[in-house]
Amino acid sequence: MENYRGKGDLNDIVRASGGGPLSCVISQGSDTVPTSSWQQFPSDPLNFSSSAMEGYGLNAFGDPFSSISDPLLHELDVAAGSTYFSSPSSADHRRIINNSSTTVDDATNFPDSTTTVGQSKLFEEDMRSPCNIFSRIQIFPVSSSNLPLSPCDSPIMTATGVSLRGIKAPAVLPSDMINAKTTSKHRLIDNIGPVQISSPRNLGIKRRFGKTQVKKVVCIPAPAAANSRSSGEVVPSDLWAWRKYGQKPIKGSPYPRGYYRCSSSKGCSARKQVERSRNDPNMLVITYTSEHNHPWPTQRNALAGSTRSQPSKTNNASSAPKIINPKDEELKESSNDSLSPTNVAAVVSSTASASAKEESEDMEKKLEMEDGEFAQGIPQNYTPALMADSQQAEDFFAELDEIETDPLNQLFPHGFSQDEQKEKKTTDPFGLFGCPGNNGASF
DNA sequence: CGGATTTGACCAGCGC
DNA sequence: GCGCTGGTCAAATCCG
Repeated sequence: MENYRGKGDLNDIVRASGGGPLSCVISQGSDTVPTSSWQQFPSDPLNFSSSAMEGYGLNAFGDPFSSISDPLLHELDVAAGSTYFSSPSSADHRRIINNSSTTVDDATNFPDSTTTVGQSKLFEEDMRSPCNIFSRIQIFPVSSSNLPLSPCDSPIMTATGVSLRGIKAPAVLPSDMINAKTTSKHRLIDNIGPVQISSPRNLGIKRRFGKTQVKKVVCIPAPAAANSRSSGEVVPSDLWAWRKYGQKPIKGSPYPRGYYRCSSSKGCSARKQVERSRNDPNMLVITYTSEHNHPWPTQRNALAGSTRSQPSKTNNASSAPKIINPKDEELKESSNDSLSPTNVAAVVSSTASASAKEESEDMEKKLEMEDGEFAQGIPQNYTPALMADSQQAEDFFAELDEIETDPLNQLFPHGFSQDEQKEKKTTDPFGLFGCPGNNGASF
């Protein structure tokens, strides 16, 4: 128990406050899903607030932000200004990306001393796509064999990622960097810094479930201990109610792994594992397996089994959307157990289904499309879930009806009613999630 | 009192 | 076959 410091809570959602950096890696995939993309983004590890998780959509894994525009881009654009996102030349950015994607043997691509520069450039490139929340996330296939190597342990994260306390520009790396099959990925990792080689033992999940599991790994900064029951462990919260059903010490890691099961609905097979990154104890690695078989709860308080780790104080200061100034981060540490809307670091959408090989293929196609779109700086199929314009929202959901497999269908299985839309608006008083110009399809 | 957490035991897959 | 390890179960305990 004493070394159990890896309790956390967060679906595929990874958010960062507008004021701070947050390293986030979201992995998705299976042994049969070699394609995906990953990105990184800044966030505020100190301002994770559960309240922020409320009222937003979820993807198949429970990601309420999977299709929501990134408030941070907007927010950071204003708050951070040129401090972190200025500078770069697109050429440099592309060079970095290209180098990274084509060959990562050259560790100099991500030398620690130049990492920040690269990040800034990368992020700046990413900023061209307004409200591109996905610009801050990393998505890559996670096979049973590589899962153990938590994204947080990855030097990529460390090198291009974000420091926990300081703001670093996020890095946006091309999908093929990850797509480059495991070999490429590992090469990348191997050449960037100390790497923990995953143990073959970690095929556990695969064997446990009898077949390839589509999993998603989310790496988030561990909020300061504030809302755990007795250990003072951090439990980032999200829309779903999770019930801890086990904890195991993990070999090779000083931190135990917590096992959580969705308690939002009986029979829901959604599970997640939460553990601390071995390399960076400040980071939580959350692995999601299986998916929710029920609509995401619109009101966490309505959940029958909200985790105890969700203090009611969530609705206090953190519930009110508020732009967090990076300088205020430290002051927020005492209440970082909840996620305020503006603290959202990133959103990751992914249709993960344990039985969906077809989905995997479909997703692969999507990702390929997105790669191209991101390359243009404008994700055409990226659609903010929360639209300021109701008409846009209607159109948007009209489209959703046509996309059965779209994660958003699970995010908003009932669509947005007027009230719901209204509610969304109220949760986004600053219009951070409104994304004019981005009316494309969902992610 | 209901629900969540803790924690030791049990089970199953994999490597040797 | 055995041991190791990860994942899950379930009783005890805690908390609001």
